[in-house]
Amino acid sequence: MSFAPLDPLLHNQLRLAVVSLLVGADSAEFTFIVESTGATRGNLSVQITKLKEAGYISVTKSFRDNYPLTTCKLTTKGLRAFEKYVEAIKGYLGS
Amino acid sequence: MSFAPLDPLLHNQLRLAVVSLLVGADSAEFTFIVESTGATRGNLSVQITKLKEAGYISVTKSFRDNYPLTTCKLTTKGLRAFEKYVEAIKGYLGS
DNA sequence: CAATGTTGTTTATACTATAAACAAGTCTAT
DNA sequence: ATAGACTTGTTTATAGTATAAACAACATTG
Repeated sequence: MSFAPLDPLLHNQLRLAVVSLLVGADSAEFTFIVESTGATRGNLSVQITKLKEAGYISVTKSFRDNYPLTTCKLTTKGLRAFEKYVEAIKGYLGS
Repeated sequence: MSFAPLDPLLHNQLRLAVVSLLVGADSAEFTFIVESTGATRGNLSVQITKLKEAGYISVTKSFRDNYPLTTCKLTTKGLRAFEKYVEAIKGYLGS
């Protein structure tokens, strides 16, 4: 029963979902994340930017079939932060 | 990999800590919660009120040794919400 | 009775989350 | 070739949230 602080960047439904996806997926496209999470593109764009600025993910912009393609990848820092968050929140969830 | 919605009332560090405490403690005093969580009294007061208004906890005000004594207790509704939250967030935390 | 302490609430403010509005380009059909 | 609809993503306006400082009401202590 410790109540360790919860990384505010990860303690957000959409950002946590994004990172969670990336933990198991190695990389994911913007539209795939929109579909997987049900988020709006606007909201996702904002949260992607925050995760990127924190160094939790890297973002690659390219084109595919002439359309913009944004690809996200978890960084080592992001993975570590996620693992720490998981351990921390477990302390809140009881047995 | 479902990303079920996370009850916004519980998806907050302090409120989650309060409910988590109460799950294992049957009832807890205001000052005990302040000490256990490290929260300020002001913040705790606000969050207690929110949990109470949601029907997640009940709050009893009395006196002990002439001083105000605020005691919190988890309701059935609060317990159910917590259990649901735990299941939901597990979907974000991976294996 | 003045000063300090206890318990909790109100409220001011900064921060955050979210979706609507926008931008920049592409495709389709006429 | 141009209008209109579509795709992909960003900016921004606004409502909502979190937090601690200020406050209130009373008790104790000296």
